[in-house]
Amino acid sequence: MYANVIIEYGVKALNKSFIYKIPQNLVGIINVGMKVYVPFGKQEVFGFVTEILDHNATDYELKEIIRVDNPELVLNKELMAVGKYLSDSTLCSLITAYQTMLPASLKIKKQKHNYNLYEEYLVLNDKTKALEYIKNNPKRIKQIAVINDLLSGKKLRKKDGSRVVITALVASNIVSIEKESIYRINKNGKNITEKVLTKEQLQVYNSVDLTKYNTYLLYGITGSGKTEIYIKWIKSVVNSGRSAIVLVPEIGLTTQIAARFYEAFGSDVAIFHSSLSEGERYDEYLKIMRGEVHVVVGTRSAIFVPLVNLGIIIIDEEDSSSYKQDNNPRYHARDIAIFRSNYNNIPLVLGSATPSLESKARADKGVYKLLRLDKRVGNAQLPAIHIIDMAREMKKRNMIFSDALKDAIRMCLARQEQIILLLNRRGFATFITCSNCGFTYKCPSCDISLTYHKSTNNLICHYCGYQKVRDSLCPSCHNDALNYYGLGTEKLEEKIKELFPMARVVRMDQDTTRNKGRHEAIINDFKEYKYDILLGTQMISKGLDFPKVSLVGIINADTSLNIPDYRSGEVTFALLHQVAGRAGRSTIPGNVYIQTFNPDNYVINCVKDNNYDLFYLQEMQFRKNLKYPPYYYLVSIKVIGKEYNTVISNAKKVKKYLDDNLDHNTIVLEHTTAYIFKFNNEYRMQIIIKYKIDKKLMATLKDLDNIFVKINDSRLEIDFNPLRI
DNA sequence: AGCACGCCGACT
DNA sequence: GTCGGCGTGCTC
Repeated sequence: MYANVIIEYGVKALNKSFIYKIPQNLVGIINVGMKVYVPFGKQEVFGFVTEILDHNATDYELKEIIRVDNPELVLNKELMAVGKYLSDSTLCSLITAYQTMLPASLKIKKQKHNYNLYEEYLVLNDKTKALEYIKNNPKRIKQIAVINDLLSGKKLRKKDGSRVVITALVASNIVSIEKESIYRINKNGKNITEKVLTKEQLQVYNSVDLTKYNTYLLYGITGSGKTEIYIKWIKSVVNSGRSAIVLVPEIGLTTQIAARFYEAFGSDVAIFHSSLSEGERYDEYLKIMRGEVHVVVGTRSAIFVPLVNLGIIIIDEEDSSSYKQDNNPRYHARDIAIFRSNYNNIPLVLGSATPSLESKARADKGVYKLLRLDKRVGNAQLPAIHIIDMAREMKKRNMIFSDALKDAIRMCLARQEQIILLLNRRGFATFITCSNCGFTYKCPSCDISLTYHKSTNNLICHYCGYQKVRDSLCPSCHNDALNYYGLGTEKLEEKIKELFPMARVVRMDQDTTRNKGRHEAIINDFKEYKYDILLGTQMISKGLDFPKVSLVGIINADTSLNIPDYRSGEVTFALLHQVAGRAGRSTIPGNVYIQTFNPDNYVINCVKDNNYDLFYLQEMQFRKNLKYPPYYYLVSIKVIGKEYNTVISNAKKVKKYLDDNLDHNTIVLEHTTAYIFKFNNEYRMQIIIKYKIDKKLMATLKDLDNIFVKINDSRLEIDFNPLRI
């Protein structure tokens, strides 16, 4: 028997399979999807078996597979197909695709680390021998106590006993140590709670056919109780012996939603999110492979979990950009979900209060089925939203807080209700300039202005993480004339403490949540009313449910609106609408103040009227006029290299190649500087392709990619359906 | 990716 | 003479 094997190195030259002979003793053991160790040239490397062959079709001598690396790890047939799809649709090598699908601890690589966690227990070797031992050694009181405990059926952990006693018993061959595999995360099966669905929720519940493939878009306003419907679907799926995947966005939400799922499904849940340790991740993966759980809740990469017998896939907050991976392979979890749903012939539900334009458009065309939830649960009303023209406030010298927002905060504090303030920019000051010579701090490798962080007294590049200590004098003209401009969350916090000295304030952004568990701690503390005001970046915008919050203030609605990108309107609408939705989620009516320099902008006004449908119509018109998604598909090709001129000339070559080879209806734009045009000392040029249907597209891009391997000094990055151009 | 081979320039 | 720079080609 023979096997096709793909090798661990994710380079283009090795993106093909190699044939090996399966040694006699491994015939029948080696199977597709297994990890093997093989000789390769003068080296020995790891690989995955992609195919079993019954004869050698080549005319040369084949080498033999050395061994199976980890018999427990088998990519099943479905996941092999998923990997192939991932590789084909993002143009990454097959091995990169498979590696992406596995947690780091199970990826193939040289260094070995055993992630299995054990608990060691004492076990009696032989009852009669033990009794005899007691009789013969009456003075060994401690040892006898241990034996008696074991005889009465108690479970004793090695680490709980005295070391001397245990070694003596082991040496006398009376007890031995047994390892039992344990999991790092253990949730015991609590009472399975179920909330009663409203009439509207029940109707949505019944609209999904659990017996076959279909993609549903669940458009439910904030606070309409989507999670409870998810739980009911999953319950039905699990009761029929099948399993479910629930995807949640990267930010913070995971633990809150996971808690609700633990409540509903107890130990039948495994969780996957970025703040798990590698060991925890490994354990959760093992639970799934061993078929011990039926529900997986996790972020983007959880779409690859090896659950068998899938019954439903749910993507919550489907418009979140965290579902798209922003490095190679640039896949979107939604696409993988569609593939897996199709493969298993099961429903996929995409839920959101602000669906992406693509999904909403597909629902309108009938490609997805649209489900709507238009009412908040209970008596909760949508908040009243007030727009504040900051240009007018500036004339009153109100730089950060408008009078109206200040008053609202004061009143809210007096009523002992809670406040959320959004400012989508971290740090203290966003740029530092010398008023004497005009010098501005910029990142030496990315060419963007550095942000001053007061807490660490550092200047930091928000792209590459470059840091430098703050100077007291201008490094250029040596005068004491450095000025700090631009508002960040750090400065906002300081300002609030100044204006409302009695208020208890907590800040949540990347800087305050860096340590494990901080995120949850802040959310829990705020929920328990240990703080009056929660301020932070967009990580406070989604999914959080605080009944006491009656006021939301958006300090500057324009930060994301002004980003020069075709999706900035969509992203801003979603952000503002979602954060507004944090107010008034229970009986207290909510108020939202939006401070902006663009009070007449349609995005801002649609947020004010809580009108997603109107926003959608206007945004679609704009997309249509400018030939953007969902009317056209986009591909972004970046040419990246150290030499500015070579990058430009290579970009021109790429453009020409595409013009020559793509369909005539496809639009290839001239190269432009990428959004981040210099990063880590490399220059980045971008070429955008717009197309509706182009049968030559994939083949052309694949060829282009291969040709470019040979062009020196530049590399290519191809991004299908980029979220930002 | 990693390793060997080979062709060239510059040293004890 | 030979050491080491890197460009090229190959790996079942």
